[in-house]
Amino acid sequence: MYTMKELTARQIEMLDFISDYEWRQGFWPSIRNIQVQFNYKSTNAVMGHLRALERKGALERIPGQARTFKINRPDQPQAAFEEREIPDNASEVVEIPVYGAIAAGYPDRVESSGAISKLQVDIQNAGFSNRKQSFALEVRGDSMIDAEIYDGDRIIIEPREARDGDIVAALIDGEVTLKRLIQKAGEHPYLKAENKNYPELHPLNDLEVQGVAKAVVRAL
Amino acid sequence: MYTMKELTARQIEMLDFISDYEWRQGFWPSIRNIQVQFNYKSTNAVMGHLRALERKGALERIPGQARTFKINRPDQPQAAFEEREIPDNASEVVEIPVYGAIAAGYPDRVESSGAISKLQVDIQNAGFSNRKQSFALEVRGDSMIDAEIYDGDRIIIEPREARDGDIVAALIDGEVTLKRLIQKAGEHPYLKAENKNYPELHPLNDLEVQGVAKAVVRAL
DNA sequence: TTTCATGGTGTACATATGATTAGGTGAACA
DNA sequence: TGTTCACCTAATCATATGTACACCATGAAA
Repeated sequence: MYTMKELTARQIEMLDFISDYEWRQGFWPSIRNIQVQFNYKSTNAVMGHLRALERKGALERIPGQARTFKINRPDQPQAAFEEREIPDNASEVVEIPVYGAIAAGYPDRVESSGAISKLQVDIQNAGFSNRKQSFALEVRGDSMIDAEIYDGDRIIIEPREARDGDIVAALIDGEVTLKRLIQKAGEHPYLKAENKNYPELHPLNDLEVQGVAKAVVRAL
Repeated sequence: MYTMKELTARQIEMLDFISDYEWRQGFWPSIRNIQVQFNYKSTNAVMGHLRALERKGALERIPGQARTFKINRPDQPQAAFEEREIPDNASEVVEIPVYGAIAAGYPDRVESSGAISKLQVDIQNAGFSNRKQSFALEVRGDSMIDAEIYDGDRIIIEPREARDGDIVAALIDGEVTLKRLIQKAGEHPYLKAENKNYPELHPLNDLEVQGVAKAVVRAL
């Protein structure tokens, strides 16, 4: 599953076991847990592979601290889903905190407005930089229905730079809204609803993108 | 956020810190990590609260093992989203492995068919029972478009008993498919597509529900 | 009053766990 | 042939970490 070709088969096997262990148990394995799994007679066999994996950037740990792993996945192993061999222990993990609601209709104050910005600061300050710090917001309103985003859906936002055409959570003149970003070269960027009954939103002053919508989640 | 009213304010605070720490850091805190957070002069202050939280069923741990927490959330704290005060450190975590593809058209063999059942066995055997063992499957076909489930969407499946009207991943006569389950009292259950161009599916022999679809995820 | 749960401080202990050093084997390679 | 490297055994060490015991204070319940 890890196509990092610089890793050896054994290293991949160990990396898989570690993340699989975390998935099954909810916490990371100890060195000796790994040792047992691979029937090693010495913990040093594990240490060697862990050092190699760290050197190659496949994982990080906190020196001296127990069970403090951090897996670095080669950014979106989901590519070419059909072409990829689906392994027995495939496990692609998503972790999303739900923070509040965002208006997909006309711009409106976020519910519990203080929370969002505050949480995003927390996210920036969060210990590890590599952890995907996406979060979810509940959608209010119908201005995105042509993009099949409905009232009550939850959108997963990844805080990052937006490109033209991205659906973004944006602060426009101090109000938070979910819209498609139109950012043509040499022109002022603006926001566009995916519903012809809504007009384009041209910012009077600020247009601050909080993050890019990556996915919609709708409960059944 | 935790409405377990039997917990004291301090215990809730600690529970929140623990899960928030796991969210931010990617691994669980040690007793002394918690001690520092609360400015305790003794680790035993933490131990007391942890004991209380364990006794009340709010969390579990592995005795003697470092950083091995397991939070027991009071099943769906998401109820009454509007009425609930959204706290500063709200964080509702979902973890979903993606296993393979399922046909939403006519019943077809699952891609990499061995994997699904095998993985589900693995899931059953997984260490902790309380961990939400949901998984995701990619949808193929258009038989559920009236339920707004499109080709390429991913559905989150929770392995559990299905009720009438649930959208389920089911084995019907040995083939896996995604359909709505119709199970009227006294009648044979069958599967119904959400697209009038598809007929109802009445099982000849087996109808085994693998899990209930809880949500749709669509990448943007 | 007594009892009990809550919420602590302080000290000490046992061990789970990460880390180190020394050495061994076999395959690849120039 | 010697060198390197992935891979492993063995024994040991240092400490991070869970746990226990003694003790104190407060407030609610029996």
